[in-house]
Amino acid sequence: MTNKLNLNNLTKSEEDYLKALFQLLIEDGATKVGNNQLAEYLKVSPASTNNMVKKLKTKGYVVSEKYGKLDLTEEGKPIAVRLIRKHRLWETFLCNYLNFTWDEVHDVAEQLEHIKSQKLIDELDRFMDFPQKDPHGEIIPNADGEYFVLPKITLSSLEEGDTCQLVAVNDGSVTFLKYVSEIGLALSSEIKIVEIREFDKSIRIEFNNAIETVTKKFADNVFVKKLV
Amino acid sequence: MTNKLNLNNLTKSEEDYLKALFQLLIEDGATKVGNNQLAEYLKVSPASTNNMVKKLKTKGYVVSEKYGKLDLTEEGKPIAVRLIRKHRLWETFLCNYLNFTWDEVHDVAEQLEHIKSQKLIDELDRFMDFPQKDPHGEIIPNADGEYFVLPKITLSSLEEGDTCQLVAVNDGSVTFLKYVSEIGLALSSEIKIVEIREFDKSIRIEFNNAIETVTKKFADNVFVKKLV
DNA sequence: TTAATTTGTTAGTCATAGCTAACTTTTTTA
DNA sequence: TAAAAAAGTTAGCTATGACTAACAAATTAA
Repeated sequence: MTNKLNLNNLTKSEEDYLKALFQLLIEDGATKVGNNQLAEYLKVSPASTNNMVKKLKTKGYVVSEKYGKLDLTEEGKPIAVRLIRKHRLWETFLCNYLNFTWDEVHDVAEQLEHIKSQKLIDELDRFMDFPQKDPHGEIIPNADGEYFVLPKITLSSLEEGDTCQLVAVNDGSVTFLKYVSEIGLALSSEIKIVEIREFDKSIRIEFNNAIETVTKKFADNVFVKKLV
Repeated sequence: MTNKLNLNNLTKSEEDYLKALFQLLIEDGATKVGNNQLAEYLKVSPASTNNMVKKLKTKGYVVSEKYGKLDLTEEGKPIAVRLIRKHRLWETFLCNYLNFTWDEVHDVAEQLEHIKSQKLIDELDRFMDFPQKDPHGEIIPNADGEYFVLPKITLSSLEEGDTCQLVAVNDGSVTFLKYVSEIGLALSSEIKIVEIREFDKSIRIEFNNAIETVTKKFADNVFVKKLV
């Protein structure tokens, strides 16, 4: 059983595609992921995606049948998980040690996650005393590549009268993250659903002894744990 | 006086060439730097260098006449200095916080210096409380881009009986750095020139109450401050 | 079940940045 | 100072990874 030493001779682009596919497959809970979907996610043309998928297939990281859906192989998955681990460790470092705010970390972490050095990431992990979650509340995969997905209950899925605790937010958009912190929400904030307006599905929520109205779109990007 | 905001829209390669040219021009004290010299330094072909130099000239960072020597413009220099600043700050971070040794930092810092984020480097500097020197003893350019070159007196330039203090080492080679630390030399080590052997210019030096013989090649890469 | 729409694929182009081989200019040295 | 060597340049090739335009297959809707 020659556990092949991962040389990680992948380009930045190849890494980006593998990570994106993983996130669509696993994180967003999609049952099937197609070429165009991946293209849209990465904001490149379907032709570019098709090209790269072809390459990743010959390298043994991706499988798909012609005109069929995409999947990661057992070799492809750990590469994606390691990238997510690196991304989240860097985000944690930036927030906790370098005074970055929620909305500032993502772009820099996107660059830092491609730095190739096993020692760098192991030592960074140790330096921060092995954090479990990143600043957005997402679980950081450990050095063994174990990956846990938080059950993603969105704020929008709750009903009037429910109470919940904020466990994570979608980190894709800077304007969203700014908005979240500006209204005073933070990880672990306790939120009560006061009212859901039938007309436009907007939600009146109570937290920090104040009431705020948010849209359904907003609530779709806020992940919570329901309190009993 | 519109101090043009530096967008730093340069590729990794462009940055590498500018930094390399700067180091040949300023640090190694070369009066003239030619195309092939730059190529050799960067370990690429003269044709590649010629090509890139052409590009950097149209961008206004490099000047040269056809078949003439290369020079950096006033726009090109600060870009190189900023890269050196980033490189040295990262090296310092890796050594002082992440348990990296002298010889391990260089390759990772080469990657990290290309991360584009002004805030990242400013905050890293602040986090480490504005260090003045990197782990190899080289002065770190400050945020204003002020660049001081240590007067580079090599160990090989001294004479028998002279005493000196190690202030810096050439960080280009891993085997050299390993060698330096293995024999027990470190920054600020006090070294006495016991004897210079005429035959092969090898030098017997005394430090830490022990005597060691080193070659001229070794002594060429050790920078010292002469003690009176 | 055919037609329209969406999704996926292919071919061909572009920019970056490397390379070799051939050539020109400059510098060195005999 | 003329020949040899070194340094610099150009042309043309390669790979990566974008792109558009045209086309094929699969899916959805009429």
